Amino acid sequence: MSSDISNIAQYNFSAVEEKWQSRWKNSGVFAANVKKNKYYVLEMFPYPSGNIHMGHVRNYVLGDIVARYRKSCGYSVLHPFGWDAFGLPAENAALKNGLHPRQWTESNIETMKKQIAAMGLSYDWSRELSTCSEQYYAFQQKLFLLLYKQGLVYRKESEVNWDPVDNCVLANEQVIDGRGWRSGAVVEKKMLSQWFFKITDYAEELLSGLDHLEGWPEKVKLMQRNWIGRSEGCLLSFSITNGGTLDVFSTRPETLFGATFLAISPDHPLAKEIAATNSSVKQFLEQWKVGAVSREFIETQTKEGVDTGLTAIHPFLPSVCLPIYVANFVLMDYGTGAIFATPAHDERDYDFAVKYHLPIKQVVESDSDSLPYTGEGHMINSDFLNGLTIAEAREKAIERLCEQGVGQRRIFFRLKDWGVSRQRYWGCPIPMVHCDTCGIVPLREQDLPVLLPADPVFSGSGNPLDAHPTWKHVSCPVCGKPAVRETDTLDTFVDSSWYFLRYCASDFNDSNLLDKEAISHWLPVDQYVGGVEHAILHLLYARFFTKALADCGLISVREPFNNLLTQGMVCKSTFQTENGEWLYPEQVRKNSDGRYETIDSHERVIVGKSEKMSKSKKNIVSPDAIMSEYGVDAMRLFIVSDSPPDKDFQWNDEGLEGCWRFVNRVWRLFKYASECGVSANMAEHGVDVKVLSENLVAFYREFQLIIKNITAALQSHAMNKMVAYLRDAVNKIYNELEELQSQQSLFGSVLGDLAQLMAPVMPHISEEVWQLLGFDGFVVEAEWPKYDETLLPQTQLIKLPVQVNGKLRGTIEVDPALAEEEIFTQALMVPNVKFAIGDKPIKKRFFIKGKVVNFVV
RNA sequence: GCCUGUGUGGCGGAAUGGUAGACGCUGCAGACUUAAAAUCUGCUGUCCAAUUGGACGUAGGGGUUCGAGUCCCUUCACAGGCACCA
Repeated sequence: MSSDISNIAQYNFSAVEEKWQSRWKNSGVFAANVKKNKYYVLEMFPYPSGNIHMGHVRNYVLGDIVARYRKSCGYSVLHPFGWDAFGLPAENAALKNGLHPRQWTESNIETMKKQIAAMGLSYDWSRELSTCSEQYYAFQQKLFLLLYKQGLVYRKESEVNWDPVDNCVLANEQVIDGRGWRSGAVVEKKMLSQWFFKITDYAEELLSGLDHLEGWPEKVKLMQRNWIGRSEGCLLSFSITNGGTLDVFSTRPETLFGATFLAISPDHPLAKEIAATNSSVKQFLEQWKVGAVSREFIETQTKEGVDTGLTAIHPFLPSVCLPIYVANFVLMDYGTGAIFATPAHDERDYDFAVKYHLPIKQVVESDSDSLPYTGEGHMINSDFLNGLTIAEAREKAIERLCEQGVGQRRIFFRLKDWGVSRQRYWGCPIPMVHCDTCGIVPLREQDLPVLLPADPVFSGSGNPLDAHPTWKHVSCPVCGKPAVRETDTLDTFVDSSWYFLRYCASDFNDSNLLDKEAISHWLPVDQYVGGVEHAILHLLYARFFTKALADCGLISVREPFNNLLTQGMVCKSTFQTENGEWLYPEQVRKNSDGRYETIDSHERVIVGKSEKMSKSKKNIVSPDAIMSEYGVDAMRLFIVSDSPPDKDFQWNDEGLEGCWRFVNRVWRLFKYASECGVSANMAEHGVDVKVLSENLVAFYREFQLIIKNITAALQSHAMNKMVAYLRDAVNKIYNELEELQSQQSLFGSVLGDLAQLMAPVMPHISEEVWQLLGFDGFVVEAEWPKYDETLLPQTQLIKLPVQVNGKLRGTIEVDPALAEEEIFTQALMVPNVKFAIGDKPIKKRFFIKGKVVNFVV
């Protein structure tokens, strides 16, 4: 029979989705097995905030496409999922609703898990983890102690933003205009003893390791390089005129002859020392303390300082004494917190010198007169360095300083140690004890785990762990006397620094959560997918953890993520009233004159540019709503179809409609074919090109090219191109529909390939049509289609553009094996080419094989 | 301020230095239908000829090349990262 393709009933996505999701689940097809040819696909795990959003959808769909494609290619795939479940929002919710953070978190996980399960993602759910589970954080405490033994954990006084009303430490992001985000109190700078990880021990390796991460975007590597901020230079020691020395770091020791003053940070110990006897310095430091709290304040600061009255001796010019200033632009946490200033060749030094009327001495020759000059040149006014280039002079200056015993080569990093203490309840307790007799001591293995008390009280001020009546009181693991627990918990970035190791464990209930053998099998992660907002901190911390745990002997890899795909944001246009109030799309309509207005009050509406979806801007689209209206496959298709994964994605409802139309177009095609009697059996006979019409041969060749293109697009994560080629394939089949009916083995074979090609992005409908035509097993387990290289269009007659003076004048169709001379002859016969050349002589002619013919006249 | 990207139709976006605009959206037309929707089939960068064709065209200006969206220089715009880093 031959039914009418346009009469086929609409695709019933909900029945099909339910069917295949339950079959996948029951068959355990996505369980990861330790076999040769492993492939580890990982998406950054989410914080369980309550609902998944389109950003999650994009992230997980991208990862799922990779996982499913690799599985089809015969890899043994590990594709796990979990929850980054500790964190502040749970505590805020507790404060607001009186819910326990665990209750809030777990109910969010439940909701989100349903949403994620509905997306048909190929996760091995048996490995699901949650960082707030006792099992997970108990093991994290072991890791903490391990790092402690390795000397990578220490305690140090460090400056924090302190909210005096809420009695808590605030992150920089929580300080707004110098005030606490919740209390509104003026935030103070306060010294607090905090736990740190010695990430700086790995600064060099974290930096050099980037060179070998070929599968990472350059952008991310660069951001990490800048963050680590390595600078090579010279540490030199100045003698202070009336005793003592001052250490200064410089990357430009060759400009030392141009130094006209020294400057130290207001936080430098020497500044404090001087303030004791010098009232103007004291006053300056007090001003600095108050002002320095707000980040905005620091950034808009002009350069200010005060003369300490002290001077230091110039290392090369013993008779010259340089004044020492306290200056607000010198940072205590970089280098030594002190500099020598060369105003002629440094902008900051220059500004400062101009303001305080300090001398400016040029030591590098420049073409223009304008100072400061920071370019290349030869040294002047510099005694033994005169005439040398900057690089030569630098070497010589350092050599001389070393000889004099006042200098040494040094490398400084911008990277600071990682402060992990948080004065919060909802995090992993730090397994340490404060004992009056023994000091701060680690808990013993048998004292672990330190579990969070189940009954915290959230008063809105201070740390509930500290305020808890009994929890913190323990006996000292060393002397047994009464002692108190550390009440800080770990930064949640610690939780996410090793979760990818945890997934590897073969027995997920094992008490030894890091299964060394399994880890060495699965790691490194072959493809990591996530938002670019984690390009620096999370990825750096995870790399640090991997290296540190390798040095503890726990694992054998030193880099966790082989390939990294950073996806862009999901954006949508916004609507605002003229006074800036955000509007939902439902509140807005388009007028007959093309302008937008609000539906109820007819106010003028400003259509804003496309911005990242956010609740506050009222431009979010709910994945649930999309899935129930168009089904998962249409949503999955759309979220990867329009933009390359690393670019921002512009949401538009029409595009989604288009994807839904495409899903139905595919459905009709398969349904129609099946009604025409096409089946897998026929496909098995293979395609015999010899019996096909010229037209179908051409079609089949083009189809081979499409398989090739789709495969290449998948491998380079160009999902938008993959979708374009899929559509192209379907269009081409529709074009040949009539003829294909009479060539059922070709038809069946092509449709079988198509079902497989669609499967990574639209898994449900692909399984359904695969089964509909009678193919065996799951499409996700079928071997990825191969294309016939000998049939690619390039090997047959090809179209060749013919240019005259580089301008296209026609095309010829030739056998690519044809001799050059013959091709020129044919090209010259094209009427337009003849016309364009006219009677002018041909000066030169080009034939680029397989590309182009060009005549120059 | 510094660093890094990006800039292509009405829109999202394709194009190993070799036919610019694949694929989709929007729009227009035709077929089917009593009609609409859906579906199927065309067309859809601008301008001129109005069929064959021609001119212009990848943010602006310049250059290299037989040939440039692609490489180089320069200006501009936007985005992201860092932000007194010695």
